[in-house]
Amino acid sequence: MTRSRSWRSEEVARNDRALLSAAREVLAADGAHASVAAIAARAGVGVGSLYRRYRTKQELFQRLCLIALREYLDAANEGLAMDDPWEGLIHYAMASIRSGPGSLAPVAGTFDVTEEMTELAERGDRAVAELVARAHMAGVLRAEVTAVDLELLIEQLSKSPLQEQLQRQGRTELYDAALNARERIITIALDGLRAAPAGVLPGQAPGYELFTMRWAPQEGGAAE
Amino acid sequence: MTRSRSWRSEEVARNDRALLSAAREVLAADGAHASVAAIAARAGVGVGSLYRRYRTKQELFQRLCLIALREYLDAANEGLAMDDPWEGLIHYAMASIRSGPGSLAPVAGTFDVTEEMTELAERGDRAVAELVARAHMAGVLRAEVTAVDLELLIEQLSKSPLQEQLQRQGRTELYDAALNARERIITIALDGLRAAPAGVLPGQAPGYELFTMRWAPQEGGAAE
DNA sequence: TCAGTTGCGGAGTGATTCGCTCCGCAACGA
DNA sequence: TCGTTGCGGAGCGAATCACTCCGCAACTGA
Repeated sequence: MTRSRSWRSEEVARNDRALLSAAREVLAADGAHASVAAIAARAGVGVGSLYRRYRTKQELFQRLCLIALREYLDAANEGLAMDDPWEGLIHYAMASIRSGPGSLAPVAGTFDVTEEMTELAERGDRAVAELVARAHMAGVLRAEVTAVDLELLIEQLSKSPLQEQLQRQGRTELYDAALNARERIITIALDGLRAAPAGVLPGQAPGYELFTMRWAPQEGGAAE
Repeated sequence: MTRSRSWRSEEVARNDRALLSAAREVLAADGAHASVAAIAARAGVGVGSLYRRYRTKQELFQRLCLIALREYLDAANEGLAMDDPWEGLIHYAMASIRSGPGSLAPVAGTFDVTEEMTELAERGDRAVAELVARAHMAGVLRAEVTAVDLELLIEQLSKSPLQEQLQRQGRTELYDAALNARERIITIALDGLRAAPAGVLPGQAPGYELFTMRWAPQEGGAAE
């Protein structure tokens, strides 16, 4: 394909970046059934190049997960660094929705979780808990909302069914409109977190196991 | 399997209902890659029984889509029948999230759309537009929110990534907790629709083509 | 009691798609 | 010009797909 200019390490690094971002896109679009061929094609490289850098599909996903966890932690810390509790919370939520582990959910349980990953996740969870506590203290966050509510809401907003389908059908001309529409929806949904005279939330606060459960290695097999 | 009691038409009808609800569940869980074997297994019948009732996989999905569209229209009309504009809107949204065409999005474009389906969709869209207009008139709905915003938000909330994964991993013991957590998230997100002193929505209102686009038959094939 | 009928479950089938390997080749340095 | 390096993608065995077909159980009429 594009073979020109200088070479060696430069193109290697570029291919690696292209592979990672392509993997994230394809994973978001095709879910658990994302194929290595699709990832390589979207990155504009051959499958051979993919397998030279990652020995297996799982290894690529593992690396992807690590990166997402780092971004997740960074987003939370950036939010904590902001003065306004509400702005900080929303900053974290927005960043997490865009790059978060939400799109990785389909492959959760298909590879081993390294110690580094669990540690990053725990540090992130602590930061988010602090973010939530601070917002509660300031009275800007709806009183009943817990950190798990927030995380699950973020996960719910992470996927973009509209954009996925647009991409699958190749309707690139509507992509900008879809992006805009998504921003609006996210804004609406996150505004529901504000402290307001609205009604109460149904049921009781969910436990953390709903969030940690999925990363346990899967042995049982099919459902039913 | 369960073969007892009286018989004939009774069991036939029961199997049909089981098939339809199983198809919806599997479609929601596995997306576009839902297999007939999985649907039949979840319904507790053999694949033979499935193919005796529906000549092809597409025919089953078509029927499923028709039913969802009917429920969609019914939900909108029920909402219009309620006196309180806000209550009516939320009633529609809740019902549509639960049974709506959102979970059918993955298979959109894979089968022909009958006239009956387009007519039902149009009548539903008109009813929703009226629902939105009424809520705006009463001043209970955030001013900038359009019918498309509402529909897209509903679609976003239709999927339940958490429950999907729970089901895939066979963790039935957490199912109730996940259901409860989902109710909370939906309540939060829908509360963002309320007229409130919150900020403005980003960008401009999305056009209807974002919603109708997907049902066009797909000829191009893969993306990129 | 016993053919005849009906709808059932699921093994079997060819086609397709998967993750992954391997090889010929193009772009460099010397 | 030759050796080296990393590339793209054809090809492979395994797995999975939508769909067919058949032996059998549950029921009916005589």
